[in-house]
Amino acid sequence: MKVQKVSPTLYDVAARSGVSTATVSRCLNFPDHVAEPTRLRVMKAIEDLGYSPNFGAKVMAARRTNTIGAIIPTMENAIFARGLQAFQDALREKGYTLLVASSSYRADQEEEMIRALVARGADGLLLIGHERRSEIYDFLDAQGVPALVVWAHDTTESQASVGFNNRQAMAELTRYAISLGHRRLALVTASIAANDRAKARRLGVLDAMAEIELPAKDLTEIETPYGIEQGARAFETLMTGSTPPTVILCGNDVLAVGALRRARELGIDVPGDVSITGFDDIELAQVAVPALTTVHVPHREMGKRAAQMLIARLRGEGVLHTVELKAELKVRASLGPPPA
Amino acid sequence: MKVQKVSPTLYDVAARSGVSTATVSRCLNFPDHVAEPTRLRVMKAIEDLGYSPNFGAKVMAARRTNTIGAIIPTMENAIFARGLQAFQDALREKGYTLLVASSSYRADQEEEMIRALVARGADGLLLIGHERRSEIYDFLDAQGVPALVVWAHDTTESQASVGFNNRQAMAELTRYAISLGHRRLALVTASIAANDRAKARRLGVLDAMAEIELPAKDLTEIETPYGIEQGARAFETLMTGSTPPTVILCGNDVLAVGALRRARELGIDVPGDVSITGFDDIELAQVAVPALTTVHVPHREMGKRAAQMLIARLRGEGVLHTVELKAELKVRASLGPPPA
DNA sequence: AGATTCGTTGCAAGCCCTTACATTTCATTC
DNA sequence: GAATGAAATGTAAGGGCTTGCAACGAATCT
Repeated sequence: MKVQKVSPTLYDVAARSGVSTATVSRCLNFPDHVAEPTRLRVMKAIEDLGYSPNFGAKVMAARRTNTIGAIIPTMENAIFARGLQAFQDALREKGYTLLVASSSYRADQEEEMIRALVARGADGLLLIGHERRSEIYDFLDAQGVPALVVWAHDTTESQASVGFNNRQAMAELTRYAISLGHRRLALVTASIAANDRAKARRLGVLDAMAEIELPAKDLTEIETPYGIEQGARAFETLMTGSTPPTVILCGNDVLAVGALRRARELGIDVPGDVSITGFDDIELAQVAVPALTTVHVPHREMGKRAAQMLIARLRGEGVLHTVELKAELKVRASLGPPPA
Repeated sequence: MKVQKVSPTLYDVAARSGVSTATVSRCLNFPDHVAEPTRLRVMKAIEDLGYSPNFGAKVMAARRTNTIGAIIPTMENAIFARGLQAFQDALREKGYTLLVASSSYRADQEEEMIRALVARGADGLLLIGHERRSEIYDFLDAQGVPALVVWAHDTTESQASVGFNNRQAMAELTRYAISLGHRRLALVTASIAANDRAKARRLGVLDAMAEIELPAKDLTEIETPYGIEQGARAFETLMTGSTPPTVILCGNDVLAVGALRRARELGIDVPGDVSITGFDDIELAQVAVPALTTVHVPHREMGKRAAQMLIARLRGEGVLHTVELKAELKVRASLGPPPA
């Protein structure tokens, strides 16, 4: 007959080591508040019993989970992975655990995941971009869950963020393309709705065009869902139009890589016949042929800083504030002067 | 003066709607066990109060978290992302939440993360590959946490798994290369230690060679850490040796893409001068130039099946058993006959 | 010597749900 | 109209940990 296995509790440990449960708890959470010999005795008992604290009880008593949630638009590609990995590493160091969920670039799903993570006791949240219904922020506020926005920097937003200026970076890239002589520009962007990064990048293009008084209507725009294939289709549509552009600015590297691929398939030379640029500087960008001109996003730095700030806030050692990082132009082979 | 905000509890809801806490709890967990009018009244109270259940208390009382943990070697690239996304989608549907951690391909970190996830109350675990210390399995067993292995299929292992036969798939790929006339083979593999997939793939190569009585020592092998740059270096080393191979079999797509890149940089034609193959069939493989011949891993199917089985097990509606999926050869441009 | 401080440790009150079991309600049936 | 049983609801016992406060002895100060 098998004996029903019951995990040992704090009481068991306390009994075995001849101290109170309070002392055992302190051994685990504030080792330096306990005298050395006592601690050793308790640790021995913990070891002997194979004790491991009950998560639920701990959460309930401490009113915190040491868990931080992050909701990213997608796990399917590396755009968010690197930043998230850095975020997680920094969290782990401080004893926090990261819980990741993805929203598939859908606002409704994002809301659902935010609520789900809060319901699971996330002490804090990491969100991508500012744009979401204000009710969500109210909800987080009411629940007392601090949220930090990354991947965007916008001083007009009240939500604290660690990010870079998407608009400015895209303007810089566009300006550079213009300086090479390009005048017929096209933009292939991910869906603008509920994506303030995409929106900002688009405005950046227009900013740069305005500087040389190119009217906004001279910009051919295609809005498309996320994906390599979508980028390829957008490229084809643009190049088979009546007045194909000389440079195609893509809202992100994934779309750009799709465009590059279709260019090759169609025998269109890049950058000889048309230039293509991306945004993000994920691994794909360097591996692509030709190497992709893009904007380097400081993923790791962003993840690390976000973790530090969020933890400081949770520990009451600081507040969330907005930090701007620099996104840097990476000029590679895919961008050249327009064809003569 | 600001009033200290305290979240409403089940008692508040019960009081406001004139029922007991038990009824409120049932409204939330078993709606159909409660009479319609009562339920409506309770729901209204929940709404009015902005009540949301306390995670810790819930976990403690119910003795489960509805959370499943997954430990993957890395988040930095898409190899595991797609499968994980499918896994998560299937879990969400059934009301489970996924908690992801990464081990950086290190056994010690993996152990740490396994313990961390169990400590956080993961009801079940998803692990990549079979290889780990038996103490870990004992630990999981003692804690009563079921674990399912994916990305591998090995009937000699006792741990249940949903995966494919890495060895056989690699043998098939190698066999195909051999049938094209290749005799000078090279293998670029990720670190073999603590990676049974890499190990199995290597054996697959040897299997195919043995079939035509090519001695194992005729296989040039390079073991390297994970990464595009590492793949590139390995390629260079191989091709600058005294007898360069005619085909380079890479243990995964990332290494292969690195090799492709260096080939281009060195002006070596693929597959004219040398053929290159990968394994996994991630997005990179299709985008690479030339498109990469590889083995397609059924990521989505794997994630979905794993979720179903694990949930059935947790609900006591089934047990974990081993399922084999098919990994399929994807012949693309990077593999051709050896140079004349 | 008495007062004060400080480092340790113990006491015990929560924390907020779930659920086995008990009770009440109500529609049916005889 | 009583007996029956199912459905709806209530009662209350945990569940395992944290932490404010108190107690205590030892060390330090006056």
